Amino acid sequence: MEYKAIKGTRDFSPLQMQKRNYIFDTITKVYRSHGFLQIETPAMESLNTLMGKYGEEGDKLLFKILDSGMFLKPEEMQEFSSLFSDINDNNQTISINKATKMISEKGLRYDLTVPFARFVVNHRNDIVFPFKRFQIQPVWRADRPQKGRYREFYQCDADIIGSNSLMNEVELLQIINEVFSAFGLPIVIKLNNRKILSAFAELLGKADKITDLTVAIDKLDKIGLDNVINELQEKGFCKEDCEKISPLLNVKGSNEEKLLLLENIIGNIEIGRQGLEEIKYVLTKSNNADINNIELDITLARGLNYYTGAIVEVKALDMQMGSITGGGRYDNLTGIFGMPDVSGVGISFGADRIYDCLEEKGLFPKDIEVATKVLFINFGEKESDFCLHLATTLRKKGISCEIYPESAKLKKQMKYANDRHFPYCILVGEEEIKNSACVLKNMLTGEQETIAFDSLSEKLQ
RNA sequence: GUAUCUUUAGUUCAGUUGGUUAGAACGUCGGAUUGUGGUUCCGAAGGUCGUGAGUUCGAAUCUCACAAGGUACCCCA
Repeated sequence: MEYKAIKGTRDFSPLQMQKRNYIFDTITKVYRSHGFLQIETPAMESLNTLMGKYGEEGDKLLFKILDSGMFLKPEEMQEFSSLFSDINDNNQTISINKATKMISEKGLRYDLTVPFARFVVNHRNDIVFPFKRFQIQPVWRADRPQKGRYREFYQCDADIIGSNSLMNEVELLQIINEVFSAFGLPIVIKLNNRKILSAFAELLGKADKITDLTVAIDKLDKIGLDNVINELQEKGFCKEDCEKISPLLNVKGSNEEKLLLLENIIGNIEIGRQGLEEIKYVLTKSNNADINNIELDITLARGLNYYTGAIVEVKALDMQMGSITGGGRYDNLTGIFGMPDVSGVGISFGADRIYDCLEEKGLFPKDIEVATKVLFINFGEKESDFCLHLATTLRKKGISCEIYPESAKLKKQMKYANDRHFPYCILVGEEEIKNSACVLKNMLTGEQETIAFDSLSEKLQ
């Protein structure tokens, strides 16, 4: 095959689309029921908007778009090529960045949150705050694909911006549970707070190294405590530091027990105290709202460094799958676009990973492959003309139907009905027209009965 | 950027120390059955063995290079 979808991207068949739409529709329905309003933003954004928001690694993973219809002037051309000769020297990254800037000013969006922040800043005068928006669109990352990881995938975001209230966190947790219970997928919600992680850094007197600290801690369940400590030491944390925090990382038990321990260690650091209060509030309110699958996980860090408060991740139980939903609070994301002091909190469902989970567990609804309810068998011109009217009547009643376009052999038409998973076939031949009736065949049971035209739509409701 | 595996029919795969005409299952198409599909039976079509070079009398099989795809790191959600 010479022509195929490029690495990390996929075509979606009709059946796959029905399954995907089931996911999107379920999430959309829950979002709407909580008063979120839908927006969309363009697939591409200015590199100014995208660069520097996701850390150094994120910049590398941005898909950049080559400028079209633009030509470099001769002197620029010279500079451009000289940048490539520099690439062999030490300042590689700088040269590549410069060269990129000369020929590319746009990129594909990397997530939905940063474009949303730009959206909020651009439309601040038209937006009613607190603004609850949802957005379901693809994002692109130039990552090496592997299991549960694609170069083009959909995120389903919901954010509340312009409100500091922790009620928003609770609402998002509710949404998570509503969505996954609709899917029938058992999950655990992992909750943490960036302020607690900041307190760790402060406890060690190394507030500036918070990123190194969180990146290392995040790996705990993957590489184990010893390796985390090794990594920390490589990043410049000393042995005493590690000894101070290792009991924190090792903590097991109920949320209450963890909180108690945290209280003792970081309770007298201002930012730690704040973090603990926030977590307690969210846990208590969630409990009142019958959310009881939250696990306080102080090793949860999350890579994106714009988070400042609550951070949350969802894992499917008993599955080898990365997190299927993530989110958190960011106090100043719009600040980078010139609109400071607006706090937001949001979550994002990873539709493609959820798809993989539902597929693996066989949780898609049984009738998902039913696209159209009725097929009219075509017996010839006179008969199909007649079916045209019947079909219009059924569609007006909200019953989807189609007429087989040719008067092919019955076997062929029935096979089509079967392959396309029509639940019903209607046969209208000469005899039936004469009697103002038709044969309705149930394709699941194989049973068929003769029904008057008048009572057809009622029967199919 | 690092490591590792894979590539044979539309799909999933088999293919012996290198030996004649490269096989199976499923799918597709036709027939058994011209007003009845999903079961069954019969038949057919479908392959530059990823690409290129090398070794050999002879390569799907051995060697090398390249390409594409997967998986695990790094990283990320």
